[in-house]
Amino acid sequence: MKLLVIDGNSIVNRAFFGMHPLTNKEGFPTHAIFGFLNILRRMEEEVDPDGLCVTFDRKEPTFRHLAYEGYKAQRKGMPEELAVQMPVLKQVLDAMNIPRYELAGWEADDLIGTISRKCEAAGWDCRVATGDKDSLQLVTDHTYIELVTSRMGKTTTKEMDPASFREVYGFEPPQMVDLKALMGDASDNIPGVPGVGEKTAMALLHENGTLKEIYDRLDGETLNAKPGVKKKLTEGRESAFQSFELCTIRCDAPMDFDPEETLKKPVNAAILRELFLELDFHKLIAQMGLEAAEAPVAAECACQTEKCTTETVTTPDRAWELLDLWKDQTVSLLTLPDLSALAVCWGEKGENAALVRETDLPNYGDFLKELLSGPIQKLGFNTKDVMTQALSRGYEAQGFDFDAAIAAYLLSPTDGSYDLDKLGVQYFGQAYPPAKDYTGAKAWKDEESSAKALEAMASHASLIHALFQILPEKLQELELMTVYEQVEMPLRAVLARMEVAGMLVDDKALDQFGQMLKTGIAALQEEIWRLAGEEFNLNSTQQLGVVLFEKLGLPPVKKTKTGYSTSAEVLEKLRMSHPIIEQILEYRQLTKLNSTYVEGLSKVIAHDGRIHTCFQNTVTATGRLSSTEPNLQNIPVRTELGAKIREMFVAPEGHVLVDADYSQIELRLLAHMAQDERMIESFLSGEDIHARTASQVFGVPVEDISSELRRRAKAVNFGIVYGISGFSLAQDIGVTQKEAREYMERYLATFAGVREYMYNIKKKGKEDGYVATLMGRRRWLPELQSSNFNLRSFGERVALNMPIQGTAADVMKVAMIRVDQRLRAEGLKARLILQVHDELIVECPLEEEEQVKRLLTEEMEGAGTFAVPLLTDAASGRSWAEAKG
DNA sequence: GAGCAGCCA
DNA sequence: CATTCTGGCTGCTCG
Repeated sequence: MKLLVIDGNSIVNRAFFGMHPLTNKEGFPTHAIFGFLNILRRMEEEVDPDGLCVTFDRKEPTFRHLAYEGYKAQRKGMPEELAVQMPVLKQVLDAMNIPRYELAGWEADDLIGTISRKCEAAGWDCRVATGDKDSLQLVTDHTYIELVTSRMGKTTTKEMDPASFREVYGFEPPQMVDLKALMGDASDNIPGVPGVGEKTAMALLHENGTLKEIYDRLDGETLNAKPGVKKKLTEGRESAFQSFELCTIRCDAPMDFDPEETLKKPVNAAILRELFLELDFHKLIAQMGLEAAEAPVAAECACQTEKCTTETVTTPDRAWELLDLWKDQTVSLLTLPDLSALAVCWGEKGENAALVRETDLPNYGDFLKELLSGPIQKLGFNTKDVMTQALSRGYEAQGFDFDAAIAAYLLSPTDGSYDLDKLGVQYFGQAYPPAKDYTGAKAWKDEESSAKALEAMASHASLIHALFQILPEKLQELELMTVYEQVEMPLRAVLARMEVAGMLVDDKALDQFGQMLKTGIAALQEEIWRLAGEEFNLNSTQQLGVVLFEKLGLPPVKKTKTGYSTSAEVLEKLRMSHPIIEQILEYRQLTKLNSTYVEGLSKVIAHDGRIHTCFQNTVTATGRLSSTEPNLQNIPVRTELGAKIREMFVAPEGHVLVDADYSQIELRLLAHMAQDERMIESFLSGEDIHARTASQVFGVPVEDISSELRRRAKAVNFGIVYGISGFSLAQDIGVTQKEAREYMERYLATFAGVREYMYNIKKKGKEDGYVATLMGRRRWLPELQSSNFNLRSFGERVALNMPIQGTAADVMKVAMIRVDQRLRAEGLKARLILQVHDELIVECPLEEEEQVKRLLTEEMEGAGTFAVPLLTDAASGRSWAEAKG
C-alpha cells in the first residue's frame, strides 16, 4: 500500500507564485486553488497511491518559535490574495473527501514526518509531494520525496529516493539536518555557524559525517580544518546546535494517524460541483464527471461494499446449471472484446460472480451461444460489440436491455471514454481496478496477471449491476430515455449487422492504383530534390520548412508552434513563387492517397475480401457515429484522383450498390428549428437553396445569380451552422473581413428567425447549462459560463451547432433503424453496409435495385416530420464512385 | 505521445 | 485585447 501526502502550504505557494493570476467572474482570485488541484491530480496520476492526505501549517506559533524567538522572524505572512483562497481550498478538499491534517503548535513538516513514520510502521510506503527541500531529510527506503518545482508556469516533479538523493548530495538524507545546522538558512532566519557557507559545510560533512562528530573532533583536537574554520565553529557552537534542533523535522507530533483513514473515498459530487461552479472551474467539472451531479448517490455496489462470492467455472455441468439458474433473473455480463473470457454477476446486488474462460471450460462456445442468444436477460457494456462478435459466430445476441456505456454516453457525451473503472468513481465514488487489467496487452500474460484480470472483470460486472440501479433513472430525469430507447438501443443491432456485412474491395485494382501512385511519387521526389538542390525527407515538415524558407528564401506566410507552416493553404499562396511548390502539393496528394488509403485500406481487407469497419456509438459530442479501423467515413471524393479510391469499393457479381444521401439536411433542420419563415419558404419552393439564399441576401433575381455569388451564399449557409465569425468567412471565400461581416449581417437581416434562434439558443444554453437536439440528446456546455473569451466563444459556437448536427444525426439513426427493419421485413437480400453521416449505402442483388432505391428514399425521408420536407438523392452503380450519382 | 498535415460530412 | 468554423480518424516525424 502507498500513501501520498501533500505538503499543503508548500504546494499552494508554488501554485500561487508559479502561475498566472486567475479570478472567477466576481474577481475572486482562484489560481492558487486551481494550481493546487492540478498538481494534486498530476501527482495522483504519477504516484498512483492507495491513500491520499494533505497537511497544513497553522497560524499559531510553533514550538520552534517558542524555543527561538528569531525563528522565521522576518518571514512575511501570505499575501492577502492567497490567504483568501485557503479556506475555499480546504472546503474543496473536504468535498473531495481527502483528509487534511493540521495541528496548533506544529508545522506541516512535522506532521508529514510523523505520518511518514507511522506509515512505515504500518507497512505502507509513503510519498511526500512538496516544494521544500528541507523535507529531503525524511527520505528512507519506504519514504520518497516528490520534489515539485515550478518555472515559467510549468511545474515539474522529481522523485527523490535514497539513491537519487545520494547522487545529488553525496551523503545520506538525515545529514540534511547537519548541513543546514552548519550553513543556516537565511529565509527561515536560522543562523547556523556564522561564516560557514555551503562549501565549507559540505567538506566538513563529507569528512566527519555529522555535526556531533565535527564538534567531538573539534573538542578532541582531531578535526581536520583550517584554523579560521575551527575558530568559527568554536564561536558558533551554541548557534549550530540550536539550528540543528530547529531544522530537525519531528516525527513524534501528538496526532492519531492510521494510514487506513486516508484510503480513497467517494467525492461529494454535489458539493464539489457547487464549489467548482463558484470558482469557474468548468473544465474540472467536466474532467471529473460532475456535470450531472445533483445529489449524492444512494445505490451501492456489491463488490466494493461487501464481499462478492466469486467462482471460476470449469466444468460443463456447472456451466449449464448456472445457465438454468440465470433464466429467471437479470444478470450483468462483461466480456472481453473477443469474447474469450467473461464475467457474469447475479443476485440482488450482483453479489455472485461467475468467471468463465474459453481455455478453462470445455464446450465454451456452446455455453457462450446459449448465454448470448438464449432467453437470459442481460445487462451489458458496449453491447453493440458483443452483438457483432455473436453475429460473426453465426448467431444473434439478444436480451441485452441495458448498456451502461451507452447510458453513460448519453448522460455526458463529451467524457471521451467510458471505462468502467471511471464510471465507478464518477457514479459511486469508489475505486475499481483499471479496465487495462483485463484489456491491456499484458493482462493475460501469466497466471498471476490472469487472476488479476478475472478479479477485475468480476468487480466490473458487478458495477454494471449497480449502474443499472441508477442510470435509467438519470436518463429519465434528463429526458434522455427517448433517445436511449428509441434510437441508441435499437441501432446497436443494425450497426452490428453492418459491421459484419462489410464492404467489398477490388484489391487488385487498389494494388494497381498504388503502383501507379508509387511511380508518380518517386518521380516527384526526384524532381523536388533536384529543384531543392539537396536530398531530404519530404515527409518532414521541419526539413521542408528549412528548404523552402531558408534555403530557397521563400516568404514564410504562417508559423506554427514549432516552426514554419507548410500546410496546403500556405503552399497555395506560394504557388507562383517557385516551381517546387506545385510539385510538393502534388507529392503530398499522392503520398496521402497511397499511405492512408491504398496501403491503409489494403492492410484491413479481411479474408472475405471485404472491409469491416467498426462504428463507434459512444464517441462524438453531437450524437454522430464515427468509424475506425478503418475510417470509412473519410474516403476521398473531392479531387478526381482521390475519387478513384471510391471506384475500388464495389458490389459483388450480380449485385449493385445503392447510395442515398440527404440533401442539405442540416440547413433544413435549421429552418425548422429556427422557424424561419423565409428559409422555410425557400426550401418549400424547391429551388436551388444556395442560389435562392444569394438572391435573398444580395437582392438579385435568382436567374441573375452568378456562380461566384452562389458560392459565397453557400459558404455563408455552411458557416452559419458552425457559428462562423467574419474572419473565417472572409478566409473561406476570399473577401475582406468587412465584406464578410456585411454578408453575415445581410444574411441575418434576411433570415430574422435564424438570428433570433442563434440568440435564443445561446441564452438557453447558458441558463440550462446544456443544449439539446429535438429528440432530447444533450450536450453540457459549462464553457458558456466561462470568463475566458475564447472558451466562451467556443461554447457559443457549439451551442449553435450541436442541436443542428445532433438532430441530423438522430434523424439518420432513426432512418437506419427503419431501413434495416424494412429490408428484413420485406425479405430482401439487400443489406445496409455503410453510413457516412448524411449518406447510406446498401448492397443488393441487381433485381432488388429499384425496390431498394424506393425503400431507402421513403424511409430516409420519412424518418422525421419538420416544417420543411426531408429530401434525398438516390443512385446506384457497380462501385461507390458510380453509385454516388 | 504531441504536433502537423490532410481526408470526410 | 486577441482570436477567429462544427464534428471526426489516420499517417508521419521527432523528441
